[in-house]
Parts: sequence; structure tokens; C-alpha cells
Amino acid sequence: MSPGLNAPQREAIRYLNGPCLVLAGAGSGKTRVITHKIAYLVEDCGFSPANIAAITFTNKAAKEMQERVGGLLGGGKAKGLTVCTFHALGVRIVRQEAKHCGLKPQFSILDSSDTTQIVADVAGDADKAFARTLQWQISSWKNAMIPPEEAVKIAADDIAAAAAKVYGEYERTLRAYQAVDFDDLINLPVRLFAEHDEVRERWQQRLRYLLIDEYQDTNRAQYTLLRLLAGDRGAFTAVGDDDQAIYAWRGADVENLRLLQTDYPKLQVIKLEQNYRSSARILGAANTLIANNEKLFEKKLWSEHGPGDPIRVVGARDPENEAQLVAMRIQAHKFEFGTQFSDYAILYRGNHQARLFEQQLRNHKIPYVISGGQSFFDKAEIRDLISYLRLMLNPDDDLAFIRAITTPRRGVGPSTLEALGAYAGKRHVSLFEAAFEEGVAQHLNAKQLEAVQTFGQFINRLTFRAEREPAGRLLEELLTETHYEAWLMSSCDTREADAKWFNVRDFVEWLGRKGEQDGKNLIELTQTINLISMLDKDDAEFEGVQLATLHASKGLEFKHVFLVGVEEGMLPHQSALDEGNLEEERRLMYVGITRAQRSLTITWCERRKAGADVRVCEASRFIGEMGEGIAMARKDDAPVSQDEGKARLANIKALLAAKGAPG
DNA sequence: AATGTGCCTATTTTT
DNA sequence: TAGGCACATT
Repeated sequence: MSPGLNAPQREAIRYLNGPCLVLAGAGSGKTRVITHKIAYLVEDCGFSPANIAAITFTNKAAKEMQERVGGLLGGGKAKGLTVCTFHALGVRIVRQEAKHCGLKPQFSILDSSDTTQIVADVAGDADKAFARTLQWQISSWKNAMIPPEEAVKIAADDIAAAAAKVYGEYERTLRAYQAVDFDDLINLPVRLFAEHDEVRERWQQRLRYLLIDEYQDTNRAQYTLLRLLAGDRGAFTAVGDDDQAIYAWRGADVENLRLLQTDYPKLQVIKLEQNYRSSARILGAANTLIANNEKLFEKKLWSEHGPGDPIRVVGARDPENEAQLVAMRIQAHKFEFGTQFSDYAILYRGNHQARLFEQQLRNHKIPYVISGGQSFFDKAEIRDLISYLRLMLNPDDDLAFIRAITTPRRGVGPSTLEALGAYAGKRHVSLFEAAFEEGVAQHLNAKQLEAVQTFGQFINRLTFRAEREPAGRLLEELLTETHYEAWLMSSCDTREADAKWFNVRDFVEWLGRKGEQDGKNLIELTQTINLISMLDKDDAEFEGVQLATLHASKGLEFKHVFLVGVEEGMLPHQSALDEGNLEEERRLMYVGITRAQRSLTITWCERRKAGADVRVCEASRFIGEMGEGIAMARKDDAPVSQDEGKARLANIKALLAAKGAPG
């Protein structure tokens, strides 16, 4: 085993006598423990990599772990190792055992806008916002493994009652579409393993040792899946930190940490308390802040690092000013200390906050990378393309059918679809299938029938060719034959169309490359598309300031961190204040602070637009809860104009020139 | 009946 | 800011 590991880390790695829970504080080397434990299992204990699975919560974390294990084992010895998210593991299980789940192996995976759409359709009244609320309730039930019949009984309020009413029909619709939602990817394997001993045992044989990262963020269904996979032998190591639990809204329950002790009385609990990441001031502020939360496990993080820079708190006039100020500080700081842009991170509560920072970074010619956020796949043009792919894979996917046949416009509109839908409903077949049944001719006029069947044949042709031709070529063909670019140009103004076309090109090239790399055809690629993030591709090496939500930043570290928008109403978020979930917000702040290695700057805005009017904000209470290690804004930290900023930068340059420092 | 136009509002966090 | 929806247009 490699040197440089401390005693508890070594203990956690070598412990194999039963289930093991590692309580790992922020920056205490938990990823190291997981990667080294995998290496230990393979190299010292004779495990085959194919029998080990490491489960993470994000694709990004999975990718990073895969790389680190690969580096540790070297020479392709990590081949066959499973490193993926719970959901990706779920896809693998459901796909392989599809027949036991009542699905074809080519089922579609729907994202939240698809599922909201279905809820809206099922509920009848098309209020989108309300549908989202209902969908959210249904998802909570699924996360807690409560079936529709049960939900009807326990629905406590009007919203829950309304959700319970559509829940059953929602599930039936998914099955009719040969589709699953994200929750199904956990729930279906759970049901499968609970009901089929033979299947469960097969998977238990296959995955003989499990390592679970970010265990504090598992929900009930995920925990149950873990238990079913691990079985009585409990051959697993779970790594977690109750202070970093930030997914309660997704059904994660820190209670699962306690549950583990109850369900596995022999559970070995090991604490990692030495922080290797942050300077003492940063760690101290984080500890002081989190001490305001009630503790589940007692844990004292300490560090051998020196005090480091004071934490700075800066108030900005408004969000524009805040973004400008951060951009200028990064520029000046980089110049002064000769750092890399990739040493800096800007972390925020909500995705929408990124925009202004992007704008200012561009203004200052500072390269940046936005990390996390499925938002790329949410873009209309990407969804358009994916709808074609989904339909090729799974002709039962009516949602994909509707989107694809109407985009770009090809003479099929609401009334054609309504007629086709009515017929399909009567025949209990998909829209696609209905289009080629003889009886459909009585419901559509000649022109409509022609349009629908031409489209169907086009898809069939693509599907046929997809199995033997490279994905890249098929995608090109898809774009050419649909005249997608021309349609983009005609449906929005040039600048917008250019941007969209750029995204499309980016997506197509990425998918084509991925197909070549993994030796997969378009159909196979499509099967996992809703689970991969574009950002997996190459952002790691890219030299740029990192932008991320606090949620997406978990597990990452940066030399210099800017925590922005730290105001009452943002962090803690207003909705959390309304519902009294202050502790989770505090943990979110804690996660943000503990990302920083050397310096931490916290900014907040005095005013912020809220819809039509402007709201006056005050600094977050969390800043006050961080104790004395922080330097409040000095006079010269006040917001400055761009000119002033340039002047300041010039000053620094002059200063450095005088000192003879390298440019 | 399909498509284009313009207004309006809603924004937590992710798989 | 961008996407969704109601209404006008072809």
C-alpha cells in the first residue's frame, strides 16, 4: 500500500471483515480511501475488478474516480471495474433484466421536462407549474418507494391528493411508452431484486464488493438497493459526511447513516478527521459555521496547515457589479501571484446566477468552464435532436415521436396528431405503430397520412442504417435530410440561430467521437444519453475559471474560491427560510467554504431584481456564523467602476515591474 | 389546419 | 432571458 496515508485511512482501506462506514470530513481524503481500497482489493486480496463496484452521485465524480483508480492500478488492470452513479448502475441492471421489469431492452429514459409533460397530460388541466408540483410529489413517493395505491391512502393535503390521483395513470403511461423516469432506475432494480431471488443472487455474485461515495445523500430507495446488492454479508464500504448532506430535497435522508448501524450491528465506523485541503482560517470558519447545526456524529476536523489568508467578505451594489468585481479580482490576483485561471472557482446557489459571471468573464477575456448543470441537454435544439434518436431506439416513445415529427415543421400539426392519437389510443398502440396500421386511413386525410408515413419511413431507414454505419455519419445525414440548419435560420434571428447551430454541431461531433471511442453505434449511444453529461468530455484539462453551483461543487477542490450571492434569500434560499430548512442551507454554505484550499472570498449584493421590482438584500446570517477569522469589506473593497478597476490593475503591474517580477 | 408573432412570466439545488 | 402560450396570419 502506498505511503502517505494516515492511520485511520489505512484502517478504512484494510477493513474487510464486514460492512464499513467511513465518516470522512471535508478534505479528509475520502476519494483517496475509496480509490486505494479498490487497488488494495485488486492487488492484495485477489479481487477481480469485474467484481467491484464503486457508486458515486454524479457522473463527474464517477469519471474522476475512474481516472484515479486507473492511475493507481496502471496498465489497464482496472478493466471491467464498475465506477458509476446509482442511476447508471440502475440502467445497466434494468437493461439486462428488462424482461423481468416488463420492458423492452430499448426503453427510453425520460428527464424531468418529459415527465412533467406526461403529468400535465394525465392531469388534464395543462398548468405547467402545477404539473411540476404534482410531478415532484410523485417523485418523492417513488424515492420513498410508496406505490400509487399507498399514496392514495396517505395523501395528506390537496396537492398530495391531486398527485395521488394521477400517480397510477402516470406510471401506466410510462410503461405504455416503454419509458422509465430517473426514479425508476432505482426502483425497478429494487423491485426486481426483492421479487426474483435468482436474479438478485446473480448480481450479488457479480458485484461482490461495493464502495459507496457520498453515502449521506442516499435516499430510501437507493439504500434499499444497496442492501439488496450487499445482502447479509454486507461486503461494502460506505463513505459519507453528515455535514455535507445537501440532497434532502431529492429524498436523501441522513437518517440512513443511523439506519446502517441498526441494520448492520457489526458495522465498523471509522472517522477521518484530518483535513488536508484548507488553510486553518478557512477550516476554522467552516467548523464554527457548522457547529450551529445539530450533530449526528461527533467529529472534529483539524489541519496541520498554517492560518493562510484572511477570508474576505465583499458587499456589491448589485449582481452586475458583483460579477464585475469578481472578474477583476481574479484578473488582478492571477497577475499578482502568477496563478492559473483554473485555480479559481466561482460557486453559486442557482444555475441562473452563472449568466452574469459568464458575461463579465467574457468582457475581461477570462476563460471559464461551467461545470455541472444538465442545461446543455435542456436546450431546445439538443432536445430536438435527441427526440429523433429516442424514437429510433424506441418507437413506443410517443413524446419523442411528437417532438420529432413537428420539428422541423413538416406539415403535421395538432389536428393530425390528435386524430392519430385518438386512433392509437383506441388500438392500444404507439403513435408510430398506428401510422402504419390500415385502419388509420379512415381517421386521417390523404395529405396527413402521407406526411405521417413519410416521416415514419424516414425514421425506419435511419434505424436500419444505424446498426451498421458509424454514429457520426448517421447524425450528419439526419441533419441534412431534415434541413435542420435551414429551419433554425428561418425560425429565429441569425445570431440566435448561429448559437443554436453551434450547439448542434458541438453535440453531433461529441456524440460521433464518443461512438468511435467506445465502438458503439448510434442506437447504443442513445441508450445512455440522458445520463451522460457533455461536460464529461474534456473540461478537466481546460485552463479556465471554474463556475459551478454549490451542489455541483461537492467533492471538488480549488485553490481560490469565490462564494457569491451570499445573502438572506439566496443562501439561505427564500424557500428554505419559508420551510424552515435552515440546516441544509448551512451545510450548503459549509460545502462551499470547504472547497477552498488557499483563499476564500465571499460576496453579496445590496440589491437584487426580483421579478419587476428591486429587492434590498442583507448579508447572509451565515457570514456572521463563521466567527472571527474573516475580514469584513474595507473601504477600498467597495464596488468600483471598470475604469477604476483597470487603473488598479495598472498599478499592480507597475508595482511588479518595479520589483522586477516576471510578467 | 399549420405556422408565425409577440407578449408574458418564472426561475433551487440533480440523476 | 428564454421558453411557453394565446392569438393572428397564411
